[in-house]
Amino acid sequence: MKKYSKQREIILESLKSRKDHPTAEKLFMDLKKQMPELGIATVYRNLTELCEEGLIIKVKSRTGPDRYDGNELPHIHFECKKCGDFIDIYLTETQIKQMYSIMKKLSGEVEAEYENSEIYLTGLCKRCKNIVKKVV
Amino acid sequence: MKKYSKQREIILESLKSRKDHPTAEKLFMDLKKQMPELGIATVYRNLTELCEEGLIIKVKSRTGPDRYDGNELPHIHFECKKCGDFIDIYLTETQIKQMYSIMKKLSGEVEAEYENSEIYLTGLCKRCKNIVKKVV
DNA sequence: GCCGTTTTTGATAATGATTATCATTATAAT
DNA sequence: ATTATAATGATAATCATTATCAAAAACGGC
Repeated sequence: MKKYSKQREIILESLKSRKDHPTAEKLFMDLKKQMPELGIATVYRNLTELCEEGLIIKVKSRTGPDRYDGNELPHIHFECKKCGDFIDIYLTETQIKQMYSIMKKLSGEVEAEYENSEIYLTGLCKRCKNIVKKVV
Repeated sequence: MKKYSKQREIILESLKSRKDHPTAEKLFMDLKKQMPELGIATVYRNLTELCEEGLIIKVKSRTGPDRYDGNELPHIHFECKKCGDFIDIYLTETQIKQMYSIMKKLSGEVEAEYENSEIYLTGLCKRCKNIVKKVV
């Protein structure tokens, strides 16, 4: 039977309250301040479990280690090719409907059971775009 | 100055001709048959370069090492949660237009310079779905 | 509260994928 | 052919993540 642990609670709470997309390492460093005895293995272990339970999602990065996201609102991710930052982009109702209908149709065609979709955008974020301008 | 190499040519050709999404390791194993002196570092090195040049794309997997794709037609990827297989899904003209317009709009809102989008679907592929049925 | 059972933890070893190093080989320009 | 530069392949190094396992924490019954 599943048992309570303070560590799991803190990990989930922290992830749900922050608006960035930390790596396991970053989350570990931050949480260690309020719980010095915390171990990195515990962080990885719980993040994996929380993903399996669908309470958080893992976001694969193109430029570094995996990131984790506790934001339950429907959104897609923009990853900056330069600084590696992730930005949440929220969809309107219309956009969600359009996407959903396309996905649904596609999954039917492929004869597979579609469960989840993730959309990634890549490019340069506002900050990095401006830096490029200055340098050039 | 960039110099020709037989290795790079073979890697690119091979990737363009096959319809799967091999890992660097798989590609290396296969190519070693026709070029026994090939080294794994050369494969990784060239795959990275070819990605930077935009001739192939890297596909991040949820269940294993990165995969590479030389298919230049616009398509999205379906990853099976069970067997880890990737399936290409082709979009119709209408679907591409819809997607593109949404992406464009979103990138404007986020004040970032949108360059690329990738859409991942996850779920169970036909084969794995049937296995589940049999077992249950 | 205490006891026995099961789960979780944290330290650390092990693994797996990818990247860095560097002497050797291949390519291209003169 | 000579020389300069880039690419290769073997392997060491790195980095993220997972596995191992003894100790600690949580639960259930008494």
